[in-house]
Amino acid sequence: MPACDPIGPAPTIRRLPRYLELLQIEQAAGRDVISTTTIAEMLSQTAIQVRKDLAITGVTGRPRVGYDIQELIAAIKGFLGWENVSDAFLVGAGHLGLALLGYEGFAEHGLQIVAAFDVDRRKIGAQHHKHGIRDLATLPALARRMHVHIAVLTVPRPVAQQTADMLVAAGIRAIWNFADPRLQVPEHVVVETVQLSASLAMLSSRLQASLNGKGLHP
Amino acid sequence: MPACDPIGPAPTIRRLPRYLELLQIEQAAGRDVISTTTIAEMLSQTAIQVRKDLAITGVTGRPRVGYDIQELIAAIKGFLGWENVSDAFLVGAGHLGLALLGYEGFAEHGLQIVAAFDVDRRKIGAQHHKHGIRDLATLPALARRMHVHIAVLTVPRPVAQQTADMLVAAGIRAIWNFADPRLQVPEHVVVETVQLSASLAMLSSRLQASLNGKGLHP
DNA sequence: TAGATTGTTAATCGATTAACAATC
DNA sequence: TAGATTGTTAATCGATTAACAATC
Repeated sequence: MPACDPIGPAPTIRRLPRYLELLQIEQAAGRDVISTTTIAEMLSQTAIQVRKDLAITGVTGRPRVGYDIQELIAAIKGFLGWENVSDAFLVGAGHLGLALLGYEGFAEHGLQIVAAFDVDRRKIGAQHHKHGIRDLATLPALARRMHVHIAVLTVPRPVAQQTADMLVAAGIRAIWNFADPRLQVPEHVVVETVQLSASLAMLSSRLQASLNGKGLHP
Repeated sequence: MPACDPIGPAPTIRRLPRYLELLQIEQAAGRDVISTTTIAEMLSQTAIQVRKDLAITGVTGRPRVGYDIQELIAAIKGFLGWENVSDAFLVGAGHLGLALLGYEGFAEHGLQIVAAFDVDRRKIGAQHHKHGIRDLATLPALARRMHVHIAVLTVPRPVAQQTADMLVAAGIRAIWNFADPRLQVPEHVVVETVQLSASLAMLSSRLQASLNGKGLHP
């Protein structure tokens, strides 16, 4: 039995937050329905792709009219599990960790960081963005007490695997991994890895192609 | 004439940094050659994919032996334009911007942030991670003087487009965009967008599938 | 030599795009 | 009604995987 049967194509799932955001803006502007043509135009995509993407939510539109915005918003939130904000732990209070701690926008995306942890005695106890940094050793007990099963992992790479092992042992079921792309976890745990270096590789290679192709000097 | 003729498949380019890192570790360990079988095993991929990926660098291996590590490292760096570190400007000294400013590892990935900018008078002049925050108005002159053509955009979303327009006018040719996925730029400018919400959508949806499928309680 | 490994060519797989009947 | 829009089914495109001859 595989850990996570994908409920839909990854590219589609990755586009859902953009649809959600647009729909919320349109709803706030007082609109009730919207067509895939309109959505596509606003997001610089094709209408066909929008329709295919929205289909995985199960919502059906009405020909000549479009989709009910409220219904779509509810369906996308439901699909992503963003109807209720989930509590999460931040593990690793370095530069990146504290930046994520300070970002208030995650609540819009179903995530609320409720506590931050580190092993560094100099950091433990300090306040950052309304959160006290706690001793990592206290995480397991707190995870069980607060029923938290999501962790944001922003520790240094050399300790990433051992920290992840500890999180899994503490009952964590999902790790948003900024620490190490090689992370290994048991089947029942979900890992989503963010690799900034991959994104940077895309930027660099295309910039180089652009500069070489057209020349830097006018 | 399209702006950036892709030099290779995006998935391949995104995997190159992982190969590069592994190769550098192996080189430091004193190895001279490596086979795709070995690489694949260490990165939990298939050997065939590794071979296909490495092929875009133009390096050829020797049957029964493998690839020359030093040659591969040079070829990947060359392909990505990471042989020499490129100077970059950080635009937007918020939480995320300062975190990126504090991260020392980008030099490994061909990027060096040499100055940081903001429009907020309370931030301008302050020191963060050895960098003074400068007035954004001074960017165009400095970009020309220092020949910088990469910007890391970490401003608030509402001002992202107008800031990008300004960067383009200042001669910036590549934008690493953390600010707004809808950014529009002229053809000769490369944009690479990092969308944390897309990654979060992957995590959430798979966690939900995992919890629903197998049950949270044992 | 024998056998592991490369590199190329073909097959498969999955996502995007196109075509078009159904429908309000 | 006419025509815009949906939703499904087919075609295309691109990446991954497989097969296999070449080679050191």
